[in-house]
Amino acid sequence: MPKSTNAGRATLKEVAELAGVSLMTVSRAVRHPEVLAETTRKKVQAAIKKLNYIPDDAAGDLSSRKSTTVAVVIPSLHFEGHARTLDGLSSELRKHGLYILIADSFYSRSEDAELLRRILGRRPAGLVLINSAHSSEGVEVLQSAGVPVIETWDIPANPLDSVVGFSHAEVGAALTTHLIDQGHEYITFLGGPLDTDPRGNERLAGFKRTMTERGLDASRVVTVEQDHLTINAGKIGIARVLDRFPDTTASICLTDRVAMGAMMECRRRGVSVPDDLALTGHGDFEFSEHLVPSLTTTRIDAFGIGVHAARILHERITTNSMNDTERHVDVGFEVVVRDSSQAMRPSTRVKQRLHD
Amino acid sequence: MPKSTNAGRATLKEVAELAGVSLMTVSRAVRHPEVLAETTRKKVQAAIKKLNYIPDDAAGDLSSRKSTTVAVVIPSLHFEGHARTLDGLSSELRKHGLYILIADSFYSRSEDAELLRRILGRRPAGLVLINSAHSSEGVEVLQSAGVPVIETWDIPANPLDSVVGFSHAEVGAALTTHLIDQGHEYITFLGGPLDTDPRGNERLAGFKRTMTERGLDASRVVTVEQDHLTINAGKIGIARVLDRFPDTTASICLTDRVAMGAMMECRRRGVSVPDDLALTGHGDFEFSEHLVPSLTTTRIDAFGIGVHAARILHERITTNSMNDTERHVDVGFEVVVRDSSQAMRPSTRVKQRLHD
DNA sequence: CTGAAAGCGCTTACAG
DNA sequence: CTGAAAGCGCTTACAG
Repeated sequence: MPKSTNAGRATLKEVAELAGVSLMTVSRAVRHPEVLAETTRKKVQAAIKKLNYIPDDAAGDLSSRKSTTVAVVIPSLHFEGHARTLDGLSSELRKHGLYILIADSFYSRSEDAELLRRILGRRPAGLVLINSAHSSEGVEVLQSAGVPVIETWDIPANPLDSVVGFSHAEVGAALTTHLIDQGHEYITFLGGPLDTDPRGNERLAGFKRTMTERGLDASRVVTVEQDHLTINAGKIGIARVLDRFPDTTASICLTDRVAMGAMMECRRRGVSVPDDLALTGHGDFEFSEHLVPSLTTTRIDAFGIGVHAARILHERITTNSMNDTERHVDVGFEVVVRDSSQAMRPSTRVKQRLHD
Repeated sequence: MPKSTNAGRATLKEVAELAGVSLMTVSRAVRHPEVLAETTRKKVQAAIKKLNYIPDDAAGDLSSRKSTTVAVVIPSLHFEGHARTLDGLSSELRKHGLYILIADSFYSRSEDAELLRRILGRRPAGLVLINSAHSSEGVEVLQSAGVPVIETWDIPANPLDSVVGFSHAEVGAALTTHLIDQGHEYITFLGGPLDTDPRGNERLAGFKRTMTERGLDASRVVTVEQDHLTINAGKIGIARVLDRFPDTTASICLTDRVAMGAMMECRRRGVSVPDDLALTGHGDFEFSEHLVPSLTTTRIDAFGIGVHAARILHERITTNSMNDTERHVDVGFEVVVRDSSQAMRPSTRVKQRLHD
């Protein structure tokens, strides 16, 4: 039996033969044992056990024209929030007998349509997108997918279909407001490459909008070219902030990783956080509350995003309706104020500025 | 077309009809276009494009008796090393057109056989286990799975099949040796619940063995009851270490998370690391090198474990042989010495002890 | 309560 | 270079 994946695996037919019943009866013994006569059921179950029979779900799906698989498109698991969403998704989906198929990262934008096609070749019952930036060809593929598509971790301006996320612009605005309320005026935004990160850009937009509304200088922005926003990017970035905007009293870091790097670099340079420089992050990573000083950040219910997405998916798959299920869920976020952004002490530096 | 997952999706047959050829010709156009006459090929490709045809891989698998799916059994993605292994696995498997099916965490040990059976129902070409602790029933299921099984992140005493991992006992021994070589004698091991973590136990065993070999007290062990070894567990744990073994000059923490918690708690208490207390972790998390002081730890090539496992799997699937492929790979680890365990200064405390 | 027929979407192996 | 037949492992829908 070379090449056969089914090597050694018992089939419905073999069980039926051993038990001396028809295929249908075995099928029923597996799925609706209660409809069988007890004697029959026992006979069949014994055969199943003896042969170690495990039904082939893919064959079942094909035959019954349904799908027990959900595809998750995720760029990488480098970000712990995304991993937690996957956990949430998985823990909820398994209740409904749905499996998760991973369609990982797009290395290049141009590849994404091809990868989406490949994953659709598995006939998933639905698609969950963790990162929703797609080429126009990718969008086309998704739109003609014929199955529910759920975008997460964002509230896109033009949703493809269902959405479970939060507003990144609001995140940027909320952190900025918090810092301004703490008495800061010279706030610098520390981010990554603007062209490849729509969500980071949204947070930046929230920062700019708020600064402008409050009559402050919204142009204080520093970026680090690294694609992955690592802790190291934060170290480099904060050095640049201190260099280009030495009067900065608070810096909004794109993520907690970046903020941690910034904090460590500050320590090395003898810049005191938050007295000399207040810092905020985004994402509430596990380490954030444990840093000294603990990090002010925004908390997202990452696991909940997964659970929510799973529920919407299940609802839409079973009812197969485009009806008024809550198809757009804003899970919101929470600003977690910690020591890294405590109210400034009334130092001379600040006072001077207030009278500039 | 209610309930049909295939809603709207074109099928081989429809393409064939539109193109005016047989099913086989369409099948060839998809898989071996080069064997077709150019006119035919173009005609078919036009039809494929027009109908937006995407072949159903599951049907193809069924028909050709092969599998393009690999199941990954992973407890949760809470540990970044495991997530990186998944990334490595995925990036390598996709080269061979293999998809990853996630079989997540066993909530209870008793469930594991059932979950393994369920995942085998998808007829995966192979199984990758990230966490290899299984009930005896689970082991039975795996042994009769009929497909390659790869255990990772460990070198079990009784491997089920293939293995890609490293020795946790050696990790424990290496860190202990390092600390002893730095002049430490009063070393305390800080770990988690011993009964649910075989790997942690192995590291502990390595610690004990080494301490004993060097004529030191191997009984200095403190545990925290938490199941998940969080940063917080480290905080609690180090307090306990300081309380129960106040003469400790170095502590081996089960993971980098635990070590980070320990470090933060030390800072809070005014215990200087490494001067008053040296600290080591395990896993080389992203934050570890950025802590102040930077954390001594062991580095594992997590991504590489995934790549390796994928290669073995692919090799075994395609050759379908149990031959002398390297079926047991020890990827080793590296002790990364950083500031948290620098050589002790010749303080009086130590000298006194040396003459105890 | 149980079964024989037809078919899910595709591929293998064989013809021509 | 192209096609008709049989079948992968299962389920649906219909009989009895």
